[in-house]
Amino acid sequence: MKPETRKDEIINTAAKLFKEKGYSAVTMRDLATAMGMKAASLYNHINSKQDLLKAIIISIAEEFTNGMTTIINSEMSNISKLKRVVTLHVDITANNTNGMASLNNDWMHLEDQLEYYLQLRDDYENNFLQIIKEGILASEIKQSNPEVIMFSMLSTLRSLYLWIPKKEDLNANDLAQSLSEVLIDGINT
Amino acid sequence: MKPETRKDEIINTAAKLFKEKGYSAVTMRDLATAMGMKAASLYNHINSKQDLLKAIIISIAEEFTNGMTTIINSEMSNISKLKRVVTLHVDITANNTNGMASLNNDWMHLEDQLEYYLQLRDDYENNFLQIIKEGILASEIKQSNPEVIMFSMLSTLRSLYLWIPKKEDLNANDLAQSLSEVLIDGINT
DNA sequence: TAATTAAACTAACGCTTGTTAGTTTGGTCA
DNA sequence: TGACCAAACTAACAAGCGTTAGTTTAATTA
Repeated sequence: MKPETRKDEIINTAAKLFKEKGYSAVTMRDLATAMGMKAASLYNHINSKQDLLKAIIISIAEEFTNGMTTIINSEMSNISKLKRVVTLHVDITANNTNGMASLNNDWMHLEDQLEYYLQLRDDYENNFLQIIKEGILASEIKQSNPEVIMFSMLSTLRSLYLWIPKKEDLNANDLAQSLSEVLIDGINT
Repeated sequence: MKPETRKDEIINTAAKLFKEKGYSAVTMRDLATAMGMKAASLYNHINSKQDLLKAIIISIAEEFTNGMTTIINSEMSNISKLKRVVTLHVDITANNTNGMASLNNDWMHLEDQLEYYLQLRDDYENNFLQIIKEGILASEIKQSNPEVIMFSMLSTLRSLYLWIPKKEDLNANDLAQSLSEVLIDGINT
């Protein structure tokens, strides 16, 4: 654990405020107040408001991409891969709930990085769908509309950021386990 | 079908813009441009930007409340009630996807009506949870964490506004049917 | 002690925001 | 024709926005 720099503190505080009110509704003066300083002082550490959003969203998006790549390239059943996807979401979300809120709700306010973000998201969803389709072909998964299955799973996983902070008693492993039961074993053959 | 008033047109256009960029990022000048007029002219028809948000969100929230009340008071199995809840979401969302986006993402920008909205949402979730708990007691539903089940279902249903516009080929009945299979029959005994 | 540096500050900028006031336009009806 | 009215307009406002420039403070290092 390397110590948190002042810049990191600002990014994390920004993520918390973005979660509460959304990127556009948070002003640099709001952020400064939350940090106990004046707005102008923020610029000793950061370049712009837009850079904060980029720092929050892109790093998480790349975590998902890397995790998915590992899963896709692994040798296991498609059901096991889906369980790994559930764990991936639970783990990333549990350790950055505020950032996940920005990723879900404020990605459209990315400017320079918008195209890159959309590319990552698109690839991710295609990989996800591929696992489901192969699972159906291999008779591991019920013969049902693959896009409906992905939509349902992904909706739930993307909403985790809202739920995990309210249920601190559940640890990440237990939660991933419960979710897998509801989401995956439910669609199992 | 009563004819759409100019005010209704403005509200619907606002909902569309709010869906794309969020309430805070949409300016009255954006809205005016989309309507083909000047910002000041909007105020011949509406009172304030805030009133637009209220008009969009509260009416939908009350639709959900009314629908849930009917379901709760009906005489049917708990599984059937859950299927009715799925249909309720599909129907309301299918016929106002833009408004659903605001309800999901911009409710926190309600001012005077925030408390009322939160009350409706809280009651709705309590009723939802109650159906699941009674379904478990009656052995209609797997013995699993009721809150995880609700969270999973509700996450999916709340994300419908994103998905329905992309799948116009599916009609509401087919979609509700597919979703019920994935969401409910999956957790059936 | 003197020099350096990270991190705060004050003051201000040009621009955008939601909104108000008063005016003009063009169609409807007595 | 003349009165009326819905619905647009122009012009402007005070407040708030992100950001820059230059300065002060207090602790660390040479």
